[in-house]
Amino acid sequence: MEQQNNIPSISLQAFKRMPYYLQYLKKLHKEGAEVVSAPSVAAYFNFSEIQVRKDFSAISSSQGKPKHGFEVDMLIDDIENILGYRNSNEAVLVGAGSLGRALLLYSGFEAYGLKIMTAFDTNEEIIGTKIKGKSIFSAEKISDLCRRMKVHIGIITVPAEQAQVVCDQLVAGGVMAIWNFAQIHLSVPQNILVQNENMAASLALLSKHLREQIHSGTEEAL
Amino acid sequence: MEQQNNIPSISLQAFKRMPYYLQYLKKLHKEGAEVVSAPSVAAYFNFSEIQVRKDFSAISSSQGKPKHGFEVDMLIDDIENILGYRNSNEAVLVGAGSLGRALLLYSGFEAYGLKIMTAFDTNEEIIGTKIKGKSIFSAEKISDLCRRMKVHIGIITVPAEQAQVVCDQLVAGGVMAIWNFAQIHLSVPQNILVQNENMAASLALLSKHLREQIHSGTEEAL
DNA sequence: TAATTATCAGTATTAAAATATCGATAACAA
DNA sequence: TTGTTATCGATATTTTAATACTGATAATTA
Repeated sequence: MEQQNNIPSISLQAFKRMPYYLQYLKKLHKEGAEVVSAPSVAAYFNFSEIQVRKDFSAISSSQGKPKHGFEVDMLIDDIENILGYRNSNEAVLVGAGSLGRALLLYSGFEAYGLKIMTAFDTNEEIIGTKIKGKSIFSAEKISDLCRRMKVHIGIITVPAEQAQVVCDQLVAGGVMAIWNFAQIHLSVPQNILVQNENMAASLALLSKHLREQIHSGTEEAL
Repeated sequence: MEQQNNIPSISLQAFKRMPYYLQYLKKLHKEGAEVVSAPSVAAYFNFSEIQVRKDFSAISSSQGKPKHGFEVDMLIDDIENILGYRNSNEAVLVGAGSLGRALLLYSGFEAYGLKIMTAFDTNEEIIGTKIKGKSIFSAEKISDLCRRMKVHIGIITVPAEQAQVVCDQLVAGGVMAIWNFAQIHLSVPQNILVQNENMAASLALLSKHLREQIHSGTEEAL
């Protein structure tokens, strides 16, 4: 797969760090800072200075200046570009249960360019109702409505057992990228992206840390 | 840092794959399967056969058998052990806004050993009310209550500007692991773990994929 | 019982990411 | 004006994760 002309080559890991840089750079910008150096950013995030410089040079259209650093507003511009916060993406959500409901109510996504248009569910009781102004339709209509609305992002918040069926319907409806909150692997055609929000892994990491802390506190060796 | 005796050495990436394996293995178990081979698991997940075998051998107490594979129930056991689903972890949540509310309502975490005990907020209107049986206290009481309840996990779902303050209060209350949904870097003492739920990065990856799809469709080269 | 085969385990290689090294340069101070 | 310094960019090294290779082994078949 070739390099897209407007999307510079950048490692996946670096890409994931970008939202954090952006948040900090915006804060600096608000405080009136015009330039920022890699070492100072690194200190803030507990990253290595080299990593930050590499990350910046990977996305920056301009160069940094010795002894000064990088221009804050240029960086903000470049990162927003990379992250695609400029172009708003429309999405549908399937599964208006507790988690889905939560995401519908959450207003934070629009800042990142995501607009949830409508939701789907199988529960007769909530079909036809609205959450935050978004209508809830019967899950049967997924493919049809996605196609008509030309929506290309689907958010899956149904229980694991139903996730694959829902996924297939979304794909049939022309969805090209899926944000999957269900704890199950989804099979999709080649060119469809499944982005798994692996909350179980996060929880397990928290739990692992606690165990390690407790063990290192009580027992000493062995 | 030395190796904990009860936690085998395993790469971070492999650890994160474990919840997915677990879900699939449980499904197989329910269907009556007693053994499973690395190649078949790999086919299901579109992973490489070697990766799966490596992952299994990293966590498995028993060995696989040539021509047969691994024992399903042994694997389930080992993975649940690794992930810490056995020992239930108690947590508090700070920020009962839209996202926090959602997480409080979401019942899925208990399956992973996480039990949200109470929540905190600064909004006078909701302090004293309950969500899903969980009382909402004033944020002023975070440190005090965490200490008294001996809770070691804190979930942060407040706006970015307030996250660091909340984090400090949690740490002061004896919290040792933080699940951070705010889009901001948190500074903590050395032995405290911050697990960032980086939803902005997920969204950005979806958006990037869409752009690439669209570009590869319309333009051809350059 | 011997040959075949699917799978395993262990070691080696490759790829990706993070980190280190080093010379260059713009700003600042003497 | 000249030296010092903080930072930069480019290249090299190390570390970590993923993949490939090879010989061994338990089950199956001839």
